[in-house]
Amino acid sequence: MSTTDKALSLLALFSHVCPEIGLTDLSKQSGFDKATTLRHARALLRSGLLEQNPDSRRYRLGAEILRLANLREGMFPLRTVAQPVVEALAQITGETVHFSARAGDTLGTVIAHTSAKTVRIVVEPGLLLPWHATASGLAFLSQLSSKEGERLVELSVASHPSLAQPDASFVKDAIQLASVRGFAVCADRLERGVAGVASVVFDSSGAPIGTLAVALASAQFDRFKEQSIAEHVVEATTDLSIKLGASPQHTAKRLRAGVAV
Amino acid sequence: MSTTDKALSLLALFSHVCPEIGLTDLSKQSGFDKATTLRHARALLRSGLLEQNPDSRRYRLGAEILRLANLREGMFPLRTVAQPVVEALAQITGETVHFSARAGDTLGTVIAHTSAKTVRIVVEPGLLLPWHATASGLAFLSQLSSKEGERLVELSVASHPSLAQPDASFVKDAIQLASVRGFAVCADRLERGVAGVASVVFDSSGAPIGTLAVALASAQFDRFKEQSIAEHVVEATTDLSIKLGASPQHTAKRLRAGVAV
DNA sequence: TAGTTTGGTTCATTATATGAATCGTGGGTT
DNA sequence: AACCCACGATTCATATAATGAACCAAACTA
Repeated sequence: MSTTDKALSLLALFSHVCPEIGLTDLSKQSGFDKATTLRHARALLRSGLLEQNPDSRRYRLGAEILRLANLREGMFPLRTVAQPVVEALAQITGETVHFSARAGDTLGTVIAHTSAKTVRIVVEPGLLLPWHATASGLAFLSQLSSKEGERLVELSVASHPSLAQPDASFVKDAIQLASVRGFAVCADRLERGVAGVASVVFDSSGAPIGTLAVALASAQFDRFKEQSIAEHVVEATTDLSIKLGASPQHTAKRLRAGVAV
Repeated sequence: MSTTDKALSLLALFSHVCPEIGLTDLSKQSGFDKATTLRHARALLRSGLLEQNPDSRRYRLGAEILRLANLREGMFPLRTVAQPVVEALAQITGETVHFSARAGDTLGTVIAHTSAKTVRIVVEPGLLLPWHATASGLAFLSQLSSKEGERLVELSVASHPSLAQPDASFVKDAIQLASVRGFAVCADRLERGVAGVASVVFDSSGAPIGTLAVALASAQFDRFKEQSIAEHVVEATTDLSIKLGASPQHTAKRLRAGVAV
């Protein structure tokens, strides 16, 4: 693990429940020495990736991130293109829909549209999804080599110690099923009571870049609903992939068996 | 300069004219050895801040940036709040308007709204603004200690070797004038033919966080226009600062003399 | 006012970053 | 089709930077 990796790992500590973190907490949560943490934080401060609340001196994500996001969106308008697709899928299914993208060794939610139902699943944008315990993660894994998939699952299991360890075969079976059906299903794993259906989005070079997922209360989830939601999810991912420049044939081939299994 | 600083400095090489960069170019532009550059790039790859075009193997800004941007926007909705203010200012003035935020030692454009005029100034979001050669930079400097201002100007001059060096007194005088008037004006510095009028935005703790600026063709710029645009810019920055939670009195005091000088 | 927590600093120790030389390969040219 | 060149990527001895236990000052708490 390089020095830069350590410094950048501080960024992963911020979340919607923890948007501002002091030096001591930063040090405790990251496991680094306080002096080391300070130096890392200062490097991130200099680059603008973090900034410091002038009152509390606590750290928060910096404005440079917004600039970089604009820059990226200008050249590769992932957000802009995915937003309407997410909304359309939310409209059709009436459930919470989120679009997540792979970033390095993690899968992070980029867009989330919460349903208006009484029992609603709230997905905060910016949420990191474990590879082995979400429909999105499992769907994505089905498009990777088993070697890389195993590496990611290992990382994911290690960084989510609170989750029940998956049976040796669960992940393998889920991936196998997903690669046959073109979508993955996952219920009561990351959180009890939540079920998800997800399928993979490809970019213009045919590489998997993210997932579209529908999340709903598992109490309201059954085989009939699975069937109908999966159809819409697969359709939406195909649509989004094509809008991102992927070839329709390729996308169809990757998600080949469709929902008719 | 720490290792992390070096690695993160690679991010600053990306721009709207250069959205994808290969290893060799990355190495040349950063001045690091190719092997070193590769290791830095790989660290950024692991964190998701960069990603690699699977076809060309060139590097581009990664999807993690979008996730972090959402996270930040959720806790401190700078973009969301500033967007309508930028648009209102663009509407009133009929000129190009941009909102830029300080990030570490740089000033970067977060939102840009291009005018619909025949002679239009196009500001790309993500553009880095030199402190010493833009209205935004000079306005912001007028709210910093002279020690910090000098440090930033030095950095800025060093990283924009193509710009004409400012006279010893130009920056000092411009800052002095800006601190009296509450807005800064800068014409034909960063680019010949472009004039700008900018004023500073404050956050809820009273610290300066960015600037609103109007950019127009310097050929269409005169003292009368300066007066009318400055009034609108100052009004817009006050409005935005208050929407961000700044106290009206404080903001007014900081921009005290208003436009009536 | 005494105690406790927080952000921040120091310096000897140790681990990591660095870059010249090198390799393999895919794209472009003749 | 054969060539070359430029590019991405790797190696390993060397040099440089990261590390953390102890320490300090200031702000908050009781």
